[in-house]
Amino acid sequence: MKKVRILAVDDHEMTTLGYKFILEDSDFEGFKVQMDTAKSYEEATKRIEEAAKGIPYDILLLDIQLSNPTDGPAKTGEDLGVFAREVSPDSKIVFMSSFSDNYRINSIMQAVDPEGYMVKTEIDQKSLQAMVNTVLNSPPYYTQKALVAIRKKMAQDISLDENDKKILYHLSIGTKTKDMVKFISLSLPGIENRKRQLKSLFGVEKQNDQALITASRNRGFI
Amino acid sequence: MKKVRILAVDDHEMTTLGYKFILEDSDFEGFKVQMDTAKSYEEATKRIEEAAKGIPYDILLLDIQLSNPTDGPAKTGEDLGVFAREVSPDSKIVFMSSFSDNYRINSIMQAVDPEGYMVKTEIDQKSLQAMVNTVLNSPPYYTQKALVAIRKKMAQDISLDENDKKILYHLSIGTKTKDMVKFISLSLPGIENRKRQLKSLFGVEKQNDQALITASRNRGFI
DNA sequence: TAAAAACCATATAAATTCTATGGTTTTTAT
DNA sequence: ATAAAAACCATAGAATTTATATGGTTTTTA
Repeated sequence: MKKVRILAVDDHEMTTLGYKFILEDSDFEGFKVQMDTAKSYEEATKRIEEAAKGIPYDILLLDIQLSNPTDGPAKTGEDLGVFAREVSPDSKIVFMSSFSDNYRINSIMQAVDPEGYMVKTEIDQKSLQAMVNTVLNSPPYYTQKALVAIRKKMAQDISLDENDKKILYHLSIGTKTKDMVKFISLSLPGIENRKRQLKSLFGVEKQNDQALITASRNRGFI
Repeated sequence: MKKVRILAVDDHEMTTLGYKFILEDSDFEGFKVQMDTAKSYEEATKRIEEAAKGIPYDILLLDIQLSNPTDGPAKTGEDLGVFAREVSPDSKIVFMSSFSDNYRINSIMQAVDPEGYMVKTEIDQKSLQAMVNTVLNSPPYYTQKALVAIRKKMAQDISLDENDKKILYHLSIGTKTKDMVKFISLSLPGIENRKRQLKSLFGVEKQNDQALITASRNRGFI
């Protein structure tokens, strides 16, 4: 019988083992699943590269949060996804994430455009099996919470440029406005002015930054 | 038993009758479906308005193509959706469309933000029932072909302004460049210049309009 | 093979957005 | 409570972008 090879990457071994037991024991039409696992960015890149030289993985299941043994720049599952698209373009990529926030999903949809996105609280035996079938036959597969974020994004036409997005992001992580000049190539009044414009755009004129953050979150930007 | 009231709008009576027979005969958990039908924009608005005065419809199933008996400006299902959001904000709206093209789906997602979108070739008994349950309990519900268009849109960051979109739209329906000045508030060289920019943006420099149309379609703009 | 449309280039005008600067108000920490 | 920090606001001028007007060349179409 045909074999579908899957690599599951998660720094919690229990999680990948769960996927492995469920999917290797499942009855699919016309194939069996054989699953490898990896616990770190480094291990995962190695396996993906190795496989790509011969028969690439059919599916990659990637967690977003990954522990980083080396002390270089922290690598996330998103980076792993970008890497995998490069070296193993025929593999389907599915994110298995604890995050259902808009910022994360938007970012991953743009950087990786995965064949699937599952929010972990929504994963069970049935949805895992459905995901494998859908991803192989007619992607994409998104769980309900991912769809909600995606819908929010689609419903709204406002397009922000890179600087706007950076400002909102830094606001959301608590960066002080006067410190943003270090990260954004604009003058301080330039940043202030854009914040004013954003507030006006979101209908929270004359309010403080918290109102802007809330509005941005509601609209799916952060 | 609780009743879920649905209005199905389609100018082909057979279609709405199909929905009616399937859903009124289905066993749902905790409710029964009762379906009304309408064949035109006018009939639909009347029914929606009427119902909204008392108990609004729980779900509206809207076709996009509607025949127009009166000879005023042609009204589409999209217009009907916008109208329904206005007068019956608690009703869930689901589009049942023959169109799976990106332009249509994008446009409807922005103008109406429906709780569901089904491409007609993908509708069957099972998906109809799933749609009703999902839309009532945890929207949204999109069929696979709709998801493909949505994914395409999400994956790409290029943001075009209104004029760009109008130019692409008019190109796609065959409007001559020199005639576009009638529809777009730009000078002819302005339009030409934007077309050049779009071609460059999509990587089809020095090619003709057909290449630009193809590229736009691939990227989900038209 | 004319005529029409598309395409291109450039000078100038208009609009937008930035910076620099200096001030006022609000928030924060002691 | 109050001093310091940060946020907020306004304006003049510089820089950038994008539009128009105009006139020409190439390609498409009837």
